[in-house]
Amino acid sequence: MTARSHGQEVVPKFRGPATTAPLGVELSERETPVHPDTRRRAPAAHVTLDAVAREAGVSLATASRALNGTARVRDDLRGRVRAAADLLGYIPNAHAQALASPEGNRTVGLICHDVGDPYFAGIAGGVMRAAAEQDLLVMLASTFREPAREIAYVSMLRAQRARAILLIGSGFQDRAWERAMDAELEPYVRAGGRVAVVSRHRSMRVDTVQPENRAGAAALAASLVALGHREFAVLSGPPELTTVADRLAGFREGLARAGITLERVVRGAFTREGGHAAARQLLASGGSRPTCVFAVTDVMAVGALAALREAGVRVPEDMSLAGFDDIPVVREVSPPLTTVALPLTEMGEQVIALALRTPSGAGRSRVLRIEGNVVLRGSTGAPPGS
Amino acid sequence: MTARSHGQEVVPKFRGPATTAPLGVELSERETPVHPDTRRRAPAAHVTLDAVAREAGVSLATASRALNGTARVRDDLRGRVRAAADLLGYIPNAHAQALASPEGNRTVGLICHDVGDPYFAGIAGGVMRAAAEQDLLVMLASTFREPAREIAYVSMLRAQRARAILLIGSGFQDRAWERAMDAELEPYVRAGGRVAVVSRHRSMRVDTVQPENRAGAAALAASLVALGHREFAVLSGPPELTTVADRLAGFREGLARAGITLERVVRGAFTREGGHAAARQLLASGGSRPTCVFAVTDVMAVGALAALREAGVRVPEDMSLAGFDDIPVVREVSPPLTTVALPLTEMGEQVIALALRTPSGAGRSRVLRIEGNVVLRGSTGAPPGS
DNA sequence: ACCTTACCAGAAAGCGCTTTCTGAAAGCGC
DNA sequence: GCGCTTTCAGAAAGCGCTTTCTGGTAAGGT
Repeated sequence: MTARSHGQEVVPKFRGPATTAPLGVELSERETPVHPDTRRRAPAAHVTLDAVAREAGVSLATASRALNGTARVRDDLRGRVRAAADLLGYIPNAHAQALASPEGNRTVGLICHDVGDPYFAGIAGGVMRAAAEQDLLVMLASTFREPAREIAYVSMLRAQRARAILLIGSGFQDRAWERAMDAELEPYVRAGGRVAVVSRHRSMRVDTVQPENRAGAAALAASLVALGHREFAVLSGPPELTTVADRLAGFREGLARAGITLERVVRGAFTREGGHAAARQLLASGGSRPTCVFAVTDVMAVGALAALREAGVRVPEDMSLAGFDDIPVVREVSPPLTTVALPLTEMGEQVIALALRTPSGAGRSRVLRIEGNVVLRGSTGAPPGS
Repeated sequence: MTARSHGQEVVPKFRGPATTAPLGVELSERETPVHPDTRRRAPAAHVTLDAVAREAGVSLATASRALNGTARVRDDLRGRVRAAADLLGYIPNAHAQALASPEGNRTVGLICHDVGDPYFAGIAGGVMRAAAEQDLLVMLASTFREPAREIAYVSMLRAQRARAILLIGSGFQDRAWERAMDAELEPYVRAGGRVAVVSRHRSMRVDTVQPENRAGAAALAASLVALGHREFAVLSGPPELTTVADRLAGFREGLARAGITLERVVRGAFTREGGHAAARQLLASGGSRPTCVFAVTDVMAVGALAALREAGVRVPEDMSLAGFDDIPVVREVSPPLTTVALPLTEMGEQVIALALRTPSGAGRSRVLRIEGNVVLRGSTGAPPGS
């Protein structure tokens, strides 16, 4: 046997070309030396509580009580059990515990569209931090914006008997999917499951962390008007999402208070590229050019900023640009983007706190309204001709 | 009872002030109407397979086989079982399944420092996508860079009997913690557990996805030299991390090939702020100013770019700046950053694939080397006086 | 000294499922 | 038509743990 051979092979499947150039990948093998003093015991599949009890010379029940502190156990016995447990390297089987105990397990489920999106990453960070403090494990599910996957995940999380299911982000355009989701969630909630959502208007009443999209956008509009702008355009997302609808409506409202009508709304996907494309479309369309553009999310605004730069439009000299959310990247671009700041981390902490407080089905659900703050940065200024 | 009251109260605890300004938060309640046609059955704690079997008039065993397709079941019986299952809204108990079946459960554990960091988010995205394809649930653990938490998570994931444990990112400076980690991991691996890591040099031999930090940094150095630079500085991270050490060594190596000695190395934390502080420190220190700066990660480079701008240093006219990793934000800043691109998503996909292939303890571990590509962007140019 | 009370260890009954094992019924060749 | 294999449903044995329930022993009251 050529066990020592340092075989090398090119990895067979490598999905998709690299972002910028083909990249080499190389696979090599190496032997695993067995650490001498770790060879204490035969590596039985898993050390069970039974083995620990036997080693300590006590009963299964006593071992369980000693390890969990569920009931008084004589000190010497407890000592023996503890010693046996770490001699054997005992790790309890969470599945068995979950099955045997009415307490269930210590996990929560978090469903979002894409962990890669900074908006979700921010909220997820808050959830993770809060979960860590309570010794909860988070099962993360990325739907990649496919409704079917979202529903599948709810049912997987139900199967896992997660303590709570958290949904982050706007629902889907398709009402049919929303209905299917409700059908999936409803029995869960009725059976005592906890559900909480961020920014999602649902037919089912569940605990909600709801950014004040409308008020935030209205306040932003007011600030923009105060800078002297009169001609606006909005880079909008899928109009069926309440987040989009609310921000758009709020912006309109804010303008209306100043007697201004919103001239143009361009629709785009909810991504950087969507914002980029929408901005290009706006520039390509004829008519008088707006002096100020509001993109309904920062992610879109970042794309729009790139598009404006590519088109030679200076921000804010030729055109002002504002977003919504205050994701970290907006401070790094130049000019930094004016936006409506949402406390993403706190929202994450709040949504899990909300979910864990009491069962969702307890007759009433809570709505935690989060106010956004207009943050004026370099991307907005006085309109060109002033 | 004033069940209809729309009680409002300010949420009691709200950790930390908002990022930019105090924000109002408002809590309100609302009643949950019971949807009429969903009231089919009493919401027993959970529908069990036993109930399904009884409803279908078959035995437990048959119900199990019918639902899982583990063995042939007469068509009519299978039909009855399926019908009963979704009439009752049966969801299998994953814990019971995991306990009863040698297959174990369908979850993997992913441990990283911080989901909020774009580098991790990128890799995590790849892991999530691959996991989704295989119907695996990912248990995400953020250590927030606390070694104790990392070890605690390994043991939680062991308890959950995760199919694999994935560790992303460099290990800790403190050798004692590394040893503790190994002690935690070792019995797991010996018991057939699968472990794979990204970018982590460990005493224990586990499957590894290893970016070619050294070669990448050397190639970057060569490109920079080719632009005409002769005086360099490096914004480095904690030197105990192999990632840092390798990139630094590689960069030195690349320079050495051109007969250039690295003038200055400034150490900073592995964050945006670390990069910012390191850049300030570099500017503050006397002596001749380097014409080109390499930050060992893009996150640090982004911070450095901000610091340079604040100090009135033009990039790349006065000073060139380059990073490593190619996280999304480096394309959005201006000028966009030159960097060594790593295929983060693919790395995530590969690490989970590696872990799932065969048990880690099978005598040999594999190392998948990932080559980075130098991507020249606007942040680098010819040195000032040329 | 006798009986009650308190304390605590062990036996055993599940938790909800998978999977052998057993056996009944049906299909086949002779 | 008889024994053979084949097909497939049901009984039952766990998986590893928690948690009653039971019972033995020591302490306290009279």
